[in-house]
Amino acid sequence: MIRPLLREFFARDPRKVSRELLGKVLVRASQDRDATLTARIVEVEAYLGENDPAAHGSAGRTLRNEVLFGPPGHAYVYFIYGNHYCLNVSCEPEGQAGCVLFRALEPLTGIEGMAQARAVTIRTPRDLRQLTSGPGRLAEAFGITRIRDNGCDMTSPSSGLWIGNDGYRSRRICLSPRIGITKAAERKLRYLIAGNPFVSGPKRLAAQV
DNA sequence: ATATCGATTATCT
DNA sequence: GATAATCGATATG
Repeated sequence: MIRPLLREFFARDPRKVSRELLGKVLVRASQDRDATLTARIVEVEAYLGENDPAAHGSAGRTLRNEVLFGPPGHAYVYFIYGNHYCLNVSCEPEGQAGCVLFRALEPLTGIEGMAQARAVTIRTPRDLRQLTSGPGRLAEAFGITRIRDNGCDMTSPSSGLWIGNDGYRSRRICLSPRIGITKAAERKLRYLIAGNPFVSGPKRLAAQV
C-alpha cells in the first residue's frame, strides 16, 4: 500500500521537506505493472529560494527554472555537465523557488528495468549501488529527462512519476554539506539516512544531527 | 582505497 | 566564452 504525498507536504521550507522525504518512495509507473520502478529516498539536498547562491532559483526566474516558481510538488529537471539529468521537486507556496534535489535511492522493485536503463549487470548485492546512488545515476535508472518529466505533478500517480508513503519510518537522519557546489558550500543542507548503504559517494561522510 | 581528469552541452554573462 | 547540484575511467599507494 502506497499513497501519494499531498500538495501541502511540499508547500513548506525545503529543509523541512527534505527531512520528511527521507524514507518515502519514488515511483515510475509502467504499462507492465510488474515493471513499475520503485525506490526508497535515502539522500536529498535542500535548495532554498532566497539567500542561497547555490540554488537555481536564487537569481530570479528564467526559462530553465520557471517550474521552481510554480506550484509545489512538481518535477524540476535540468541537464548538467553535458551528460546528466538531475531531478528535483518544487517546494514552498507558488511564487517562491525552493526545491529538493534527489541524490540517492534504495531500489525496491523494477530492478531489472533500472539495470537495463543504466546498462549495468548486477552480479552481487553491492552492484545495486550502481543503479541509483548519485543524482545522475538515479535519473538514468528512472528514465528521467527534461522533455519527458520537467513540470510533471509528483503528487499525482496519473503523471507516471510521483512520490508516495508506504509507512516506512527512517531511524536516524544525518546532515552534511551539499556535494559538488562552489557557492555556499559550507551550509549543511544534505540530508541522508544514517548508515544506509545506498547513500552516494565513496566515503558516506555525514555529521550527526 | 583515494585522487585526478576528460566528456559534452544547456544556460547564463 | 565560462561554467556546471556528475560520472566513469585511469593512475597511484
